[in-house]
Amino acid sequence: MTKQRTAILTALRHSPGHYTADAIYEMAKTYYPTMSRATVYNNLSSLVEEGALSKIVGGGASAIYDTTSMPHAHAICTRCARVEDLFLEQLDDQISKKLNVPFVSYDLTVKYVCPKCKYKIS
Amino acid sequence: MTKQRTAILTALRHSPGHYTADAIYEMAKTYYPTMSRATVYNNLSSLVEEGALSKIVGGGASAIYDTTSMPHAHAICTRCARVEDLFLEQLDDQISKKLNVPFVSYDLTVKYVCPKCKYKIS
DNA sequence: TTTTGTTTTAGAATGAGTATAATATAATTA
DNA sequence: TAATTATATTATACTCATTCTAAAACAAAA
Repeated sequence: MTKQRTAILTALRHSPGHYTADAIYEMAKTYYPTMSRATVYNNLSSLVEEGALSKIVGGGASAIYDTTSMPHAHAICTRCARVEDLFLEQLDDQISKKLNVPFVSYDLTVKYVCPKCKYKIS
Repeated sequence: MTKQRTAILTALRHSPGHYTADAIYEMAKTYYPTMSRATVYNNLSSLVEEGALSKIVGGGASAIYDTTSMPHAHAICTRCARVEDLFLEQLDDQISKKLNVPFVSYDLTVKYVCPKCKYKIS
């Protein structure tokens, strides 16, 4: 547990949500200003492996890290790019049944137009 | 309908499956050797928009294009990287119900160890 | 305190994908 | 069919998130 890793965890605990690696880098720098980008990437990878974070790759140019560690899906608005968490209770079972073997993880990203954008007069 | 697009479609119809853009580029070149990579990317984007192909982004460095146009999920083996199609019948309804608004598309990628790899003596 | 192993760091390298602008092709109109 | 217009292709340059590298800093163990 290095000071850099502590800074990353502190930042994420302070403002849970959905962030790109770069956003987390900026947040963590307020706690440890000399932090390097590579360190953020290294630590995020470890945290994902340990199951403390989940990584979403479907939504755009850069991956998004989610502080909600419990398995769940994501809905991304195609207009404002905001991410919503989506808990589909039976999904785990459905996947297991179809596969007939256990699975490691899943990444479900739904594209939609969120209500805010849908009913906004542009 | 250009000759290049025909070449891409011919290649994909000839061997349906899961391919990276680069693999499709190589396949299509056998039908139209002077084809450019950019043309492949352009056409693949159009085909995805038209719903003729689906794009999977979760599985690795490069996106994978799937000739099965019907909405479905994918299981990627973490060892051999092979992709299996996975049809979860109730998933569409579940997502719609949770969202309360219609969705555009979804991308569900499950990571697992496929039976072949699981029972292989390494 | 030396030795050993792990992390961090800055910057370079990678590589998938996109933008560009000129050229070629296809579609439309006359 | 020929002239015009619109669209697609091409080669190349470029972007930019992420990974790699090798040296330096740090931590743990002996």
